[in-house]
Amino acid sequence: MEYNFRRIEEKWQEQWIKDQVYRVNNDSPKPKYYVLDMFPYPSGAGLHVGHPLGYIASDIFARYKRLKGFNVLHPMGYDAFGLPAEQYAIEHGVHPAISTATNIKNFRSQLDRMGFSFDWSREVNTSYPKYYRWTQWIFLQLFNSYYNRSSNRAESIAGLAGIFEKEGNQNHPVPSPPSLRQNPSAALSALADQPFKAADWASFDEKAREDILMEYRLAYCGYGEVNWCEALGTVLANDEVINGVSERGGYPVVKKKLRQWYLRITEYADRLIEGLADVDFSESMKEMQANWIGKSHGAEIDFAVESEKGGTRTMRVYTTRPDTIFGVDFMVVAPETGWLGDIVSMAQEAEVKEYMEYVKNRSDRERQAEKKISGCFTGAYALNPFNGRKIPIWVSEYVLAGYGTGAIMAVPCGDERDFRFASHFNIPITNIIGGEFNGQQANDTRDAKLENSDFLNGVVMSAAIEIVISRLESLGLGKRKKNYKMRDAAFSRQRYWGEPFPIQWKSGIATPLSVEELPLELPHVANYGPGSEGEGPLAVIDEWTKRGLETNTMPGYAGSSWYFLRYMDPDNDRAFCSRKASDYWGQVDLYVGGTEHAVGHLLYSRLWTKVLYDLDLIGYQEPYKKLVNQGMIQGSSRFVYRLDFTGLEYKNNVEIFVSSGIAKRLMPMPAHEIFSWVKKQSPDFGLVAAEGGVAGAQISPIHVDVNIVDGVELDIEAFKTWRSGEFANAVFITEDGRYICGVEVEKMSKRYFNTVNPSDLCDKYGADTYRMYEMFLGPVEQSKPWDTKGIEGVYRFLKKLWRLFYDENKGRVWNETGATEAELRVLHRTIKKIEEDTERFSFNTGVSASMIAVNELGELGCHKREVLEPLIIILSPYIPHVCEELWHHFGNNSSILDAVFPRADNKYLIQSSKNYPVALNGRTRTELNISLDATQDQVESIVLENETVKKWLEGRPPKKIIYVKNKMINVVV
RNA sequence: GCCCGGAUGGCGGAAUUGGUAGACGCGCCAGACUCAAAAUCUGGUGUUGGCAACAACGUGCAGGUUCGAUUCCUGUUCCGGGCACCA
Repeated sequence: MEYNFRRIEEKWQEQWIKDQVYRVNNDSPKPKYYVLDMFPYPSGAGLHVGHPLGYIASDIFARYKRLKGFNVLHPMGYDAFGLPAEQYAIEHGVHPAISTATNIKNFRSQLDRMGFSFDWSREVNTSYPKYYRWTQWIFLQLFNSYYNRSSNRAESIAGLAGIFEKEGNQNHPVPSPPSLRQNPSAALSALADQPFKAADWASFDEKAREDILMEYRLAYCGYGEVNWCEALGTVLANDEVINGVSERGGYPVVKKKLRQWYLRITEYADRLIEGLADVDFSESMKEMQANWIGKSHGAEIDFAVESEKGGTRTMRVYTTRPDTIFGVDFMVVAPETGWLGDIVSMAQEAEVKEYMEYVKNRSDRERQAEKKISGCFTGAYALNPFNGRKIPIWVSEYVLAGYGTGAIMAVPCGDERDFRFASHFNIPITNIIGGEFNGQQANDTRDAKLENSDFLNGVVMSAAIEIVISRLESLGLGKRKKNYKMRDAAFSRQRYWGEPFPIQWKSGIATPLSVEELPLELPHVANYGPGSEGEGPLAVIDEWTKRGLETNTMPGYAGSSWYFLRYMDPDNDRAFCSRKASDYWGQVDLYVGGTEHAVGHLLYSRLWTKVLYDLDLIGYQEPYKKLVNQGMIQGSSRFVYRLDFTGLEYKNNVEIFVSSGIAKRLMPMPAHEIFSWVKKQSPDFGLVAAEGGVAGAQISPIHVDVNIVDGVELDIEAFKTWRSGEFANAVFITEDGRYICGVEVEKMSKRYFNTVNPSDLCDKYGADTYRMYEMFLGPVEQSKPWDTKGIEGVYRFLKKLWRLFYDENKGRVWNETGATEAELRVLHRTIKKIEEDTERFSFNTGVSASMIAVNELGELGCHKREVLEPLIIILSPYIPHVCEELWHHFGNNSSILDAVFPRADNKYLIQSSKNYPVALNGRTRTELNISLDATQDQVESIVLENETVKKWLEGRPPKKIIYVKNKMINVVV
């Protein structure tokens, strides 16, 4: 009886569905465990071998936990809204819902081949109204809440209106004054600095009150810049913009201000940082999130501005280093600064205008990454608040409007970027740190004693910070300030394929729909193009705009910010998730996904969870208890090398491909030599050089589909039929009859022809082999290139495992004979190793432990049920199909899923002696078998008797003998 | 530019807490079986020198700490991920 994976896998996949073995109850006496994969977007390209890496890891862990006696929730669903489906709709006229459904079907059939233990009865799809109804509902909770800084939690906006009625806003200042200052409404921008009283509130009309409340809501409407492409008449995503022009068509892209929705995530900045202490994420992940939030302490300082236009304007800067105030040699403001026009001098006007033109189509990232220093003087000056020194005000792209106050005080002796700017524009540098500054580069020390610093002379910088802040505060020139790099999250898109906002505009007031009106369904549109001013496709639907409905839609992360909750209670039509269900399942115990979500999805879903917690809708404020990041699987591309000659008289319509080794050899040769070399090859390809010889030769590497390459050897026949016979006339110059391809590691992508479809591998080797091989490649967290070749080794392992039970000729060989001590040692060592490896997500070493066990049992000729039955239980999370099959051969009637993970018995694990490596001066020279309970003296005498040791000592006495029990021995000479 | 990772044989990787570098698998080489091939099995395989015993070198690069460093520290190079509208 041979190992027939096809029969086994088909049979059990059917049986498992029939028996609903993966169905999970919200009610169980067992402890719960929640394993979640990051929400997949069902792309049209389907899955390649890089995608399931995390799913296999989480599936192994879910199955393992079930064997360990847990009630395991392991769901899967689709983050189905998104830009690609909309793009496809624009290009092909297919409704996104239809293309998405097709993609999902394809996706699902690929997943089904791999034997995952997903409870599909809990499947969710963010684009279904029954799902986004609750996304809209949660949005309304955000809309109807504000962050109460006194109680440090989200509370109802109605309550805030009540407070305003009684006491105005003096105890609840406007949360984000910088954004307010940029508000086009003058009345509102005044609010930034001036609190209002109860009487003021009573005097405001409804519109004014609503505008004020909007400044507090957790989901609010404001204005923000987007990438506007006039030629395409649409707003573009960042990755659709390349070097300032659109990816499609190469049209110019400029920034345009549009009305946008935002989530006030900045109010949660501190809690998002604090929460990191309670979750088990990698330190680097926590660091990335903390850096993104970018909390810093410093001061806001007001500088009076002196310009030839007069006026009494001040400019406010944020700095983390107020101690360097006397080293400020120039100021820089962001080009977006609204009041720039008020201060620019006549002489500088043209230059500033030209500079603004240049910055207009520069992205934030380009502006920060730019190595070339650019900027221009405004002709105006700021006055140092302490000594009135005149400081020139410059404008430069390296200062971003969104961070701090959008203006900085530049200290060239202490900041590298400021230093380079000053050097480039010949701005004189004031040295306030004496010998610590060498004039060649800035020094950002905090430990220097200040010089040239008025009342700070002689003070150590770190101490000066406090002195300056308190003086600023007492003089009313500035104040202590904590600042965050993070900005509020833009929460609207000018797109069709997203959740509609449950918002109706009535006389300029955003009014929420009632709960009964949810879901507000996406209307059908005739085409998916944008509105005339870039508002998004919903703006061209009359019935939609007639009702005053919001024409933006929500971004991709709306549905994915709370999906982990919906899986707990997927069919609930009275709540997004019942409190009972969310209390039972609690946090996600294990979350598996890529680091690319570090600061996007993870922060947003942490925010939503905190808000839901504040509003008492769920009982915990961190969604994911433990996070494991899977690495990327890179593609291993294959190349063929086409040899083209220029200056041929006759070509015979052939394309010549030379094997990789030959291509390398030919490349440095002159064209005529290559040509005569080729002519010498047999058969001659019928090339005739023009008079005077060939003019040139070029070797071009061409990506070839990795699926028609065996290792590095090209399947020539398959190549000739590839791409509908594009290379049917190809001829080949091979090496020993083999065409060897070039190899390069690149991103796995269709356009490099290096994608490998998991379904193909399942067909060829079976899902068990495929799953195990993905794990065997290396640590889950690490990125690594894919190489199909190695899968054979795992396939051999499965056949070897099978042969412990069944022999090709003899049939059944497993028996009920009692196991020997040696066999039990193998078993128990393996139980311990696989348990430890699985617990620490070291699946690759778990696989190799399985291989070692099967190799050893094979050598021992062990076919005993006493050993093999526990063995297949511990292997079943990795290779579920074959283990289930063998489990039933042993006469078990229930699924192996419900077996109990065996315990490793210490009796079989202890050793009495060890082969110690004996090193001389740290270099291992020999081995000695010594009892584990030997003392230092005993060891020393044994070691000194040893011939090898004697040889190395050459009669000298050892200086020292280091003996680390159960580790090693080192003789120091 | 900024933030976060990574680098070990021909290849993927192992070495869990500073203690035998290269487990396990691929590939390659040799052998068995076979008319032959595939499959399977057995043995070998870091590099250099040597018949061998053995020796020297060896974990991106340059230093340092230590009896001992792939592991810790400093600097540096290259590669990957993210940088706010891809998801």
